[in-house]
Amino acid sequence: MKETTQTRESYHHGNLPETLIHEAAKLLTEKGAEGFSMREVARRAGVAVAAPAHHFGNAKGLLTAIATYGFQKLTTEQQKAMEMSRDPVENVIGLCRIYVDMGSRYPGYAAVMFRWDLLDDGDFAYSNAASSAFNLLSDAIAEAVPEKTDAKSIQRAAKTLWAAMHGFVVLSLADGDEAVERINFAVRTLLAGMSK
Amino acid sequence: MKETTQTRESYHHGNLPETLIHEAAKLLTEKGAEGFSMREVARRAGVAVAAPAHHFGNAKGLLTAIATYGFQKLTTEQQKAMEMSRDPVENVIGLCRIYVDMGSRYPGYAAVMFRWDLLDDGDFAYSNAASSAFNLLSDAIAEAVPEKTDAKSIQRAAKTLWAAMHGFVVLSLADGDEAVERINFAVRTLLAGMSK
DNA sequence: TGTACATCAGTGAACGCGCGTTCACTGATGTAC
DNA sequence: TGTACATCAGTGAACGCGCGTTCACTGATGTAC
Repeated sequence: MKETTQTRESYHHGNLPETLIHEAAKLLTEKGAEGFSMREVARRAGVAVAAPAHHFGNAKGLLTAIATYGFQKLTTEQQKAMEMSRDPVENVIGLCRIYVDMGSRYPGYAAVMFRWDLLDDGDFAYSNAASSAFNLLSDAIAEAVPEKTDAKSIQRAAKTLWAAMHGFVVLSLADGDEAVERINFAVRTLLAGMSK
Repeated sequence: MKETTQTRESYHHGNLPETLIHEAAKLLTEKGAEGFSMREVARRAGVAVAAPAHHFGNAKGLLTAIATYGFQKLTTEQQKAMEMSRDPVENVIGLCRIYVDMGSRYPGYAAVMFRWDLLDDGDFAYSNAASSAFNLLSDAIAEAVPEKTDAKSIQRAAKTLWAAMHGFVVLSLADGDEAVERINFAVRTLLAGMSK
């Protein structure tokens, strides 16, 4: 992403939408979703207060774009990790760790990715991006479990892990040395219970 | 809780703090944490705008009181359920279900119980109430697992379930017919994995 | 190569709003004597 | 039984603030001819 804090020399910005998303994510990182405002984003981007609305319609539109961007980032990283396929159980652990790491590495995106109250949750790009990430997880679980396992159990396992990882992030159990052990424990124990 | 919407006939309210908590919870139920405001709470309680601050200091104080109240409610219900002790695994499931049900039955309280950004998280009563509920869960897990199981695994299991239940609530996986199955699956599979 | 014009990005002033908190106050209560 | 007084609950007007959105606008770009 290009440098955006320098004073602009031309009237047109060049890449304002991307800059706005970037600055908004930084703002969300610093102040959380409650500290977010269109005006502050405009201020940080060095642009008139009305400029963000020009591109994103309103606050909801900008936040939805940010959340979508976050999910795309997540999916991309997860796919990259899956490519160098190892042990199927390790793959599930890997996906979960990437998910949890998002909360630490991109707290700005993570702060809104699931805040349906602040988003336009009917947005096509958004819901697409979100379900891609989830499907990646349930596919990986299917690979790590006895062949006879029924589809319903796989879905339930995926939802359990998805919820647990989300809980780790929200409940601040996602950082520190313990975090990795916690994730390993959750995944391994759950998969073991399914293979019993 | 007593009727509060009637017009007061005396200058003194009688039980304003409790009424404020009650009305605030209703407001949170309707509008969520973002829709909360001290002024609206005062309005609903039929009281001057400054009255809430008189009792709770500021918005953070009121929200913290609400969250504390919610945790006490949770702990009370959980203890009641534990008294008629049955199968240890069923006990763990029971605790989890009560936890998840809080989100449906008292969404107002649930909306702030973990919102540390909005609370005075150093508050003694609050952190006490919160850890009581958690300890209930880890104790129940210890009963449902082979005796040789080490304390660290029990803590990890408790945190995994705690996080998963929280995730169910936040990700709207807590309602509907499927909800009970999901909880049962999560608890049973995890405990099975630990007994392997 | 030059010019008219449509298009779009970004401006900046203004709107009306609801908010949290403060402050000097008044009404009611209950206790000491 | 009666009265003075301290205490506390709740008032209501006022403060200053930051917000989202609107709107007529101007600056820049690029394309058609």
